[in-house]
Amino acid sequence: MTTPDPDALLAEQLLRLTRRVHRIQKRHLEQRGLGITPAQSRLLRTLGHYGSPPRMADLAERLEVVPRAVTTLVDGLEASGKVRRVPDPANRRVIRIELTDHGRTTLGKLRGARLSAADEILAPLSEDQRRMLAGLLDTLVDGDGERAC
Amino acid sequence: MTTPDPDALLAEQLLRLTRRVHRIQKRHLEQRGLGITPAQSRLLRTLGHYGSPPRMADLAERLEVVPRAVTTLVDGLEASGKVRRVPDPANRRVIRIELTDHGRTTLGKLRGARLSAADEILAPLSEDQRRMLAGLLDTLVDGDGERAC
DNA sequence: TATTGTTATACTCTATAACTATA
DNA sequence: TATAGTTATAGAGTATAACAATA
Repeated sequence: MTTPDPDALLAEQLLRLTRRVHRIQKRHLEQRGLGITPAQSRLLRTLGHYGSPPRMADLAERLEVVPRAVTTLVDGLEASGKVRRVPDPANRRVIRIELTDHGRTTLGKLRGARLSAADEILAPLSEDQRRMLAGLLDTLVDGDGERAC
Repeated sequence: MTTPDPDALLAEQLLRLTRRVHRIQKRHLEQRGLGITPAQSRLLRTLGHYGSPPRMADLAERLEVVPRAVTTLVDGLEASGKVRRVPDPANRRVIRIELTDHGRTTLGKLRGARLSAADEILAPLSEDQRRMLAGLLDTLVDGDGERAC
């Protein structure tokens, strides 16, 4: 009666891990006092991967959320001066999102938070195990719709 | 500049996978039309693990949420007749949560949703890889505060 | 007519704080 | 005074739908 199926159990563990990752990430972000939420942090990181400022629609697709969700995130990041909305001269419907200097600085500090969070999450695993896990996650995540950066 | 650190990258992939798991789980629950949210589903499953009806406080601890969060979940499940609040005769402050017959039936159907969701998530992995992943997740999840059922 | 982003709205999940009723 | 659960409230995250401006 208690999840005898290995795959269901595996999914169960994945969900438990999921909650743990969220909790730890949130705590580490709060501890750094960067004034940034996990979703905003994700958008900022995504922004760092682009060579030139992406459109709202690009971000929505990359983040796998509806465009409306990006609006809220960019609102928050713009209010705290970490990104800038820039109109696209070539197409006046389009808005491009740029990292500000402050945003770039924050991104750097974020990296520290991310590393310490990763460290806490992965603490029980050896180097070899981490490598193995990375390989499996690669297969899992890239097997679906998301593209690499 | 693009997450050169393997651990940070690993945590990143974990987060991406996390969102995917959530999305897939939500979709499968909706497709089954069980009228149940992911968090309610989790509470129901947790309930299935107990030999005798737990208190609200027990559930809160097991689910790693504050007691207030359990109230809302039980409200929803009770409104749709899947669980029952039963006063504890030994301590009138305590409320024990029981699965109803309908709740038990739902739990059974939930299993199907969980299996198909697990299948979709794990599709890119071979049997061996799934076993390996299960072992790594075991280490990760049990390495922390959460107890096994 | 299709695309881009927005305003308006709503729902899930979870948290803190203050309260009630026990013990 | 401490415990168990609740009401009240808030905020993060994300969704759908209707709309404005532009193409």
